[in-house]
Amino acid sequence: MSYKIKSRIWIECNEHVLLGEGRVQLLKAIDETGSLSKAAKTLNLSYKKAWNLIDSVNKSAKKPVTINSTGGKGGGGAELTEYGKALILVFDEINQNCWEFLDQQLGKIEDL
Amino acid sequence: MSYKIKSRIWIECNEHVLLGEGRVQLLKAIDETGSLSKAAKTLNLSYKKAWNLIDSVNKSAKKPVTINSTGGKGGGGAELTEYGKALILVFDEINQNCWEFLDQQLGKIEDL
DNA sequence: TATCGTTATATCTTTACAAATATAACGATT
DNA sequence: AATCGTTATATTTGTAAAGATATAACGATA
Repeated sequence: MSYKIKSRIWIECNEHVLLGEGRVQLLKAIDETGSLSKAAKTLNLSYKKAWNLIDSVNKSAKKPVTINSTGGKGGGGAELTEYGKALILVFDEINQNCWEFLDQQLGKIEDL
Repeated sequence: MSYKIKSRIWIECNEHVLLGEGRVQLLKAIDETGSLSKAAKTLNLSYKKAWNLIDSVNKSAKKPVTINSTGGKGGGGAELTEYGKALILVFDEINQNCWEFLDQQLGKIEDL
């Protein structure tokens, strides 16, 4: 069996984590469901954890990533800003590029 | 303050972790001290944890990474094999290349 | 065969983090 | 003003990882 190089990347701002793979996944689920609680449910994580993540995302980012509304029709909801949508697209792109880059480097290990 | 992209890479073999930053640091300390217990002490981690790490490294690698000797003059010791030395060199090289690659990608986020 | 400092291993304790639970606040709609 | 499903928040409980402690095994040396 041969070696594999794995990686995790994340974006920080002011020493605080803004985006990682888990947060991106959560943002995508919010985009699909229109609600933080539904997004948490589909990802099988507690509402509290999901809320903490989104709170941290919005506190770390330079511009709002989600708009959360409380009360009103349907009880409220959450949706991504245009900035948020752009962020997850770029994150995925960089992450994929990183994987491809690391795959290229794999030979250096197997040839030892 | 501006964004930063951070990363962790690690090498796996058969779904088991072979090398990560912590393990590389430990291997370097073994190389410098000639002993697993001394290496653990300098890195401020318990001997048990250090031993578990090295055990996992050697079980995951295709060829031995350290030679551990018990008993004898000085009580024994641990040293890196040539393969182990080569591995940590290559790991550091790939890791640094990855950082540089990610730094190049940073503009895509800042320009949003 | 007694000594030494190391590797090897088991067991218990503590602690930090995740999970579960409960409840308050919100505001458009009726 | 009563209702609804959501966001927001505090408090408690459970669990797994980390840490501490203890001890066995090892083998060259003297």
